[in-house]
Amino acid sequence: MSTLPPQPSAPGADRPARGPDPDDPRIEAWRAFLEAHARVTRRLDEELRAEHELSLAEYDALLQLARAPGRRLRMSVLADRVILSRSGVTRLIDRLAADGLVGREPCPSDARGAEAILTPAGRSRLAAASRTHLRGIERHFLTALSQADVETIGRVLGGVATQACAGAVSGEDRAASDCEPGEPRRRA
Amino acid sequence: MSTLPPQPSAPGADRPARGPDPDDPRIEAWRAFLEAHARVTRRLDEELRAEHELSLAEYDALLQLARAPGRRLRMSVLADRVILSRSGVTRLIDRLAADGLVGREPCPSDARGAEAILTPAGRSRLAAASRTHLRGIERHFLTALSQADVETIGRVLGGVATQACAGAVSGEDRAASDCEPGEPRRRA
DNA sequence: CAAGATTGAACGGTCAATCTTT
DNA sequence: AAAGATTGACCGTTCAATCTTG
Repeated sequence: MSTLPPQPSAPGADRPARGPDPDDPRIEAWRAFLEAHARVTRRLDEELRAEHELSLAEYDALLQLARAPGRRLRMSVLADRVILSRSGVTRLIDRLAADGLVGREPCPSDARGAEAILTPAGRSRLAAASRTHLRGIERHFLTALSQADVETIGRVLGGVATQACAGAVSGEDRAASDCEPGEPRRRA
Repeated sequence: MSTLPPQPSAPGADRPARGPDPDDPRIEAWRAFLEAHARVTRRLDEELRAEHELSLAEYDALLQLARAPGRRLRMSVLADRVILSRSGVTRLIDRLAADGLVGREPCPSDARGAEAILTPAGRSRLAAASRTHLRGIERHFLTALSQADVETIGRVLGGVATQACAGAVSGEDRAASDCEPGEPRRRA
């Protein structure tokens, strides 16, 4: 393959610019968001693995279980909360169960279903890991933000999540409150 | 025993970083950030794949190449920009090259290095995909945000990214400017 | 048949080892 | 020896197919 015709490289000079402009500051906000996420989660994941042999996803699953009434959750509900596919969550629970951090039980009210239950070992592992994790969020995410910034982000990105959720290909999550009366969902 | 260690989580907690409370609104901001990212990127990736057979990472790589002077970039520089490991980028470029969207050339000034070069086919694929992508960012991310929110996010998350970068385990990456005098990095 | 969960295959990424060039 | 890129082995996730139960 030969290279392109010379096409002098004045940056930004030959942009097609149909539709939204790629250099729009609004788009840059999106890119800043993306990059911040990539860098911060990478750090948090590293720290969790190094200090507690837990991935961020595993930590998150333990946390969701800890918060659920009875410390148990149906697989599909858990999948929705940690934002993973069903099979993803099956395998995640496989790993955690192999470490004794969760147990599996058939759902009493619907024999098709299964529940994941946090074990005492899981609780204490979570408690230990949460110190690392919260410290990491503080250090890598929150310190760069003023109180007002944090407030804005919390308020505004909650809306973004639901916005992106509505109209998604895979339908609504009308799960929950089948096995458990359960807490209302956080945001969605 | 309802939740983890019983914390008297008094609302209106604006106390500075200390023993972090899991129910702290500051932590909730982090969780909103995480969830928004997961949902939005999933949508964008789906749309790009469905309409242009391109993953988000592939799109990003094409975009970085298109913006670079000469539409070419050293592998390691590209890895830094798309936030992937070196081997990750090698494989990404393998895929794009198999589709004829990029080419590979040895770096003229340093025979150890390789450069990825955007082909004409890559350019037009990118141009087509960018319509989908920018539309998606608009729909799934920006619409939920006021102009002021967008500004806040852009300003503030740029800081977060560099914050998380500084002090990372793997040292500084001041690569670049060996083969190409190059454009200044966007967004440190 | 529809829905919940699991399994097998494949994908996309990382880490550690390797090869080449400086 | 150090640095850039690639390769091999492996890991975590998704998709499609399957099994089971409502």
